[in-house]
Amino acid sequence: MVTVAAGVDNIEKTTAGKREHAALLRRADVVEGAIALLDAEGLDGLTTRKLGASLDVRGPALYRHFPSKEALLDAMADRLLESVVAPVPDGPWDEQLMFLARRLRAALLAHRDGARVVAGTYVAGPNTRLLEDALFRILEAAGFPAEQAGWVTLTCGHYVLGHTIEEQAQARLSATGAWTERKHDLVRGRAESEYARTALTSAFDADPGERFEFGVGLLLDGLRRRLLDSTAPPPAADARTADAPAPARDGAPGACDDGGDGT
Amino acid sequence: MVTVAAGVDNIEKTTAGKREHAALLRRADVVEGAIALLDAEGLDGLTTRKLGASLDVRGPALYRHFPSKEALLDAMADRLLESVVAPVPDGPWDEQLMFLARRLRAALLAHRDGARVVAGTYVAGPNTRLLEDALFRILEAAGFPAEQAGWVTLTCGHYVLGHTIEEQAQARLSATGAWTERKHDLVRGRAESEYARTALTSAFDADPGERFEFGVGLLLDGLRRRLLDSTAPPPAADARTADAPAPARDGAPGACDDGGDGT
DNA sequence: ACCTGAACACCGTTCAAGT
DNA sequence: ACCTGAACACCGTTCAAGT
Repeated sequence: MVTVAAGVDNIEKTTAGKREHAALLRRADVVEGAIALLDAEGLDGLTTRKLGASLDVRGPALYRHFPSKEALLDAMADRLLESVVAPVPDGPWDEQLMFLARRLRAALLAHRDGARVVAGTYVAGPNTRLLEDALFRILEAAGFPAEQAGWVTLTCGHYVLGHTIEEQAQARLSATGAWTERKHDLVRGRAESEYARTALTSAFDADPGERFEFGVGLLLDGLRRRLLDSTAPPPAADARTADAPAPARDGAPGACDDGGDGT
Repeated sequence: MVTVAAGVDNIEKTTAGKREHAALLRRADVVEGAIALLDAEGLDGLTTRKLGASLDVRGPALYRHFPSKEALLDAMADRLLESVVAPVPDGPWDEQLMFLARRLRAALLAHRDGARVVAGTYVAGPNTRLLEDALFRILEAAGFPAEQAGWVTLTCGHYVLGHTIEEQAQARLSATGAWTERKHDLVRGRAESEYARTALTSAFDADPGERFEFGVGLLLDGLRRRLLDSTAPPPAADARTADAPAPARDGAPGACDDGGDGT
């Protein structure tokens, strides 16, 4: 048999659901393929060998575009935020913040394990930057001092991330069928407290989206209060009640002289 | 200062990091050794082979006590919460919540990658349960309806988790020396906006502990408002202003009939 | 009853060699 | 210039066999 004929045969047979062979693999294709593989296999199933195969290439070829798998994950993280940076409709600042929070959650939920992919990486990609810019514009227009804006965006971002990580963890357990059992474990043996049982079932049976609205709503309440306090006329004498346990140092937070770097 | 529940340290062992050979490896020893190895190597360096070696045993021996590495990680997650369940001092409910939030953060930060270990697992261990009980007691005494208590604890928990995950991610980058470079990337090219530059540097140079207080403070503001609204006398006629974009359905959240699942 | 040795089916990454 | 083949140093997990 002739070797040329055999080679052609092999190429034709192996192109089922894969890329047209050898179109000079580009960086963006790798990221796109990685996200597709993420949806198919999950973060734990995302390997360089499988990703290579899905792009009709061998694993080591990926190292032409990324120095390590971690660098690829960073690029994926920024790519996942792409849909968040579309223009935000006009409106009150708190509605705009809620709007962006919803969009961020939706973007993280749009792909399997999306929250975990974004979580570790201190992303510095273009979409991350655009999202920050949008948030800062909203906060500046609202009247927040610049010294507080970064604190606000980090707080909101951390909440959204924590919520979606747990939401997708529950989704992962549900897919395995282990969720109903785990939920049963969490509520079992709570006979001593009607309050605890009601609290747990009410939380676990609720729509995650509604719980998310509740959580962001709490943060927005706090932000509205901060804004009112700072724009209010100077309080007369002793208006400073000992009502709150001093969550922050009264005014806008400033840079501290020491970068604490605990173990 | 946080009263750390010490005294759980094994008295007999702790030679040069390894156990005295062959003392019939117990389940608790495995968890303890795993956490020690976590501190030494990080979550990615925590392997069954290394853990076995640190316990003077071969890797497969661990499967006598845990059906999988994931089950071991679940046990570790609950173990990490051990120091959180000590009694909470008397005081106003919001100070007690802040106290528990601080203790949870401290517990997660106490071991390398602690937040990531706890994040994925929907823990159902004894310490998790005790922590929930403590939170429910505080919320019940404060006057929160049982239907809302689970929502509140989840919201606070998600924020603490998101914050500490990012805090430890930054610590990981700092250890590699990549943090200063990454921080530079994040602030670079922001010449067009003084506001953005101030916001970013003010956030990244700040003490993470102070940013944490700020974030929990926002949540507590929202909770105080919810509590005042629900215990206030019925509003006269049209007191319901269109001030907020309806973050939650007015009263206590209940199970909803539809699970919205936008793309 | 408790643990080991050896094996299975994988990983991320490197690098000389091919085309 | 771009990719492969083969290899290195690992993984989690299984299971017959040892003691």
